[in-house]
Amino acid sequence: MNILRGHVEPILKDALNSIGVNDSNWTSMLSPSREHSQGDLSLPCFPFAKQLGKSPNDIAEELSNIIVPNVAIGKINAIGGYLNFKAEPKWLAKQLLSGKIRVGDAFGNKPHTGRQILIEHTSANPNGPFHVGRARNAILGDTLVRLHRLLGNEVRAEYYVDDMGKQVGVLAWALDNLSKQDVEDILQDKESLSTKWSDKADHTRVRWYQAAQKLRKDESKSEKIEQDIAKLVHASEHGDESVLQKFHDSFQPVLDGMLETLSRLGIEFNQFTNESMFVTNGDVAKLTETLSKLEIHGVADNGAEYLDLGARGMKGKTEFFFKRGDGSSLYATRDIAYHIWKWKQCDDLINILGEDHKLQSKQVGMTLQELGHKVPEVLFYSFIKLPEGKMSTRKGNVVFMDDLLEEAKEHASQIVRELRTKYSEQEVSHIGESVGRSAIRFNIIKVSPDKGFTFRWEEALAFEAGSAPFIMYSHTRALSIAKKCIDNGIDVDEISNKELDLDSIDSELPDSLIDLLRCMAIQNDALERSVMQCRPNLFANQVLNLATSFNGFYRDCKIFDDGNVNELYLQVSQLASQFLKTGMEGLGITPLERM
RNA sequence: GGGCGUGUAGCAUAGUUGGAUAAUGCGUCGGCCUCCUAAGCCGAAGAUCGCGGGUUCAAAUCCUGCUGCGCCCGCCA
Repeated sequence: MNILRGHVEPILKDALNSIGVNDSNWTSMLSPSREHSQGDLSLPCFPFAKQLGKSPNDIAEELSNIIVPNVAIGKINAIGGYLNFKAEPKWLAKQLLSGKIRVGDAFGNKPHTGRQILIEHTSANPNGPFHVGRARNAILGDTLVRLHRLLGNEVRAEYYVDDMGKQVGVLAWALDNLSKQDVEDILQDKESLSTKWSDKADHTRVRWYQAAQKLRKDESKSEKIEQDIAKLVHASEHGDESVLQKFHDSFQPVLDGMLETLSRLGIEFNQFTNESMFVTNGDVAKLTETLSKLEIHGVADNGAEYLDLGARGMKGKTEFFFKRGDGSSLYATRDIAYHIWKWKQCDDLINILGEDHKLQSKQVGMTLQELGHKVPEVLFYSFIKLPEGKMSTRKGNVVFMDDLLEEAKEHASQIVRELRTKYSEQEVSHIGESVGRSAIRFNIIKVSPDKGFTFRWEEALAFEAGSAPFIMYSHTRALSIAKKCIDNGIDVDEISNKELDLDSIDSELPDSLIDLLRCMAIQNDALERSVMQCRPNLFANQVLNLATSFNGFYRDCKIFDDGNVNELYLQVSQLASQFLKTGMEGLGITPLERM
């Protein structure tokens, strides 16, 4: 609890000095209390024991006797070698209700930190529909974008489009050379296209891609096809405008389909950058020239060039090739050019990548360093697999995001229909869509990115405690209270803005109200930590805790009772709904009026 | 073989810079709707934090060995 820290540190410093502790190592030891019931900030006194020749218990006890609580500190106690500080509830309430603690707003007016962050995420090759395996990147990336914005950073979300090379080459070749009938004949043993998505180009065109991939494995035909594709790829890598245009026309409808899916998940981009740009504008040529002059540069027998990163401490495979024998560039080379370009446009650079890109990313980072550039921050995530094993389009072992979204919406709508029989079908649909989308996102962000993730339908569609709908539900409860007050002729806005004299309240505040205050007071701490550590799950956890605290408050603190409004409770409830709302925006969960 | 990551109740996970009685959800068992939305709340049972060693006043957390799982080790992307 950082807002309390400022009030504790000065007096703690004096107290420690007076008993003979003069260094300042203790500031990092003062940390959020593990035992919530004991305090908000705690200082373990064990390290002082040897220095002072007293038991940790006695030291904590002594300190608690010396320190005189101030307005912010409610209670000080010494237990088991810990010195605990508890924020004074009414002080906490005043801080929060006076608006001194920024609630945060991901999309509206908020203080700017002035930092420009460029986050590149998703960047999936545009050759087929978005499946759940790819979704972890997009959802983590977009959540990070939102969290940075909530913190006040200026963020550009960027999609790097692979518009050249083999994958698009295959797609372009197939569209040029295969008829619809050819494709269906080739794929006759495969499941046919779901009629539901027959108008979506990512679903339709991927069949051409799959058909071509199958033909390429057929030995009688593959040689000619490989030659044709190689010709296209080669041309694209040398910046051939007409081939690049052909590629563009092939993949753009697919990309549009994928973006439609992403948009449904609440994911949008500020900019799309084509990989080919760095070939056509000469950046790659300049780069390879520079790399060729580096000290750690080497040349293979056939003229291919590499850097020996082993000379800079790289373990394992140390040769990093940036130029082929035929002189053309490689994906990683273009990625380096892309990074140099990106660095000119931001203060911080973050990439979201699958764990399979770790080596590649390390090579790019070390090369950037060798060239005197900064190394980007990278968030790696482990793959999503299905209970049946690895996700594979080839084996038909995939879950398409479009299908998951539909399923989640239908499932949510069904629940609404059962629970709220009076809602119109239009409202049911709106709630279903919002709940489905939010639940899918939350299901993925709440777990740590570096842990493996197994996609299970039951879990994706579980809308109970620990899910997005649970958070959404708490939020609508708060709105529904406010609505009830308004319906009873109470001016909620006026009460919300009123300055209450909390000191005139004689009684203690209820525990669950205090819990809620404490939870709100650490919201920004959690946000900062989540952003700093590049781990959205930390903030997801905070918002979940906030919703739980709100439910406790809701249970114990009656706001509108017997025609009377408890003004403090109403203010707290209104504030909590703001905290919940901005927290949800940060996570990409859609706040609803009612559900 | 080498490199990187990971292993926490039946299942899925959280756990801050090492710090108190390891937290949450699902599932199981038992309660709560004449009371602002029960997608909720309260309670119970359930853990050798993969295994061994080490560092430390203190280890799920740091170091080391072993082991299971994942990813990578292309002049592919």
